[in-house]
Amino acid sequence: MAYWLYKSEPSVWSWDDQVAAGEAGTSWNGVRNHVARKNLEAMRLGEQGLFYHSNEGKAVVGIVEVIRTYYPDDTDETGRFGMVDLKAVAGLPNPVTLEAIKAEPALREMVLVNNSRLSVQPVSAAEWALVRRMGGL
DNA sequence: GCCAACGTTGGC
DNA sequence: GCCAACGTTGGC
Repeated sequence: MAYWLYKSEPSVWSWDDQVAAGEAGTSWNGVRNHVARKNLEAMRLGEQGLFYHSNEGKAVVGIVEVIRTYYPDDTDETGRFGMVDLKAVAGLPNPVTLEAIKAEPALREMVLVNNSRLSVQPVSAAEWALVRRMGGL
């Protein structure tokens, strides 16, 4: 069971939008980076991840779950990239800010800290448990 | 709004 | 196949 982190600019697609999408969820399209693509491809049904607001908010705000595994991204004309479907599972009672993550020594190795530009990232089991706890779940 | 980091493109 | 130039992302 792997864990993930998905970045989204709230002005484009926010946690509220994700919640509003309900059980049907949404396709996580638009990834155009091969490392992120590889991560999408590795995802298995039911795997969960952190939903992070970039630029505005800069915080982990919720938990999402993979409800459909990797398939072609219909917004990609080159046919090289794919996507998964995600649904919202739970919002964090206390959003975990980037500042708080950087201040936590146990999270020093998070990809979010070291490669902030990667839009779909792996998260270790320890990081997952800690961020959830910091978020109040 | 700036700029560092990173990815991609295209000329050679 | 290298690398300079350019575009984009995202934190500050």
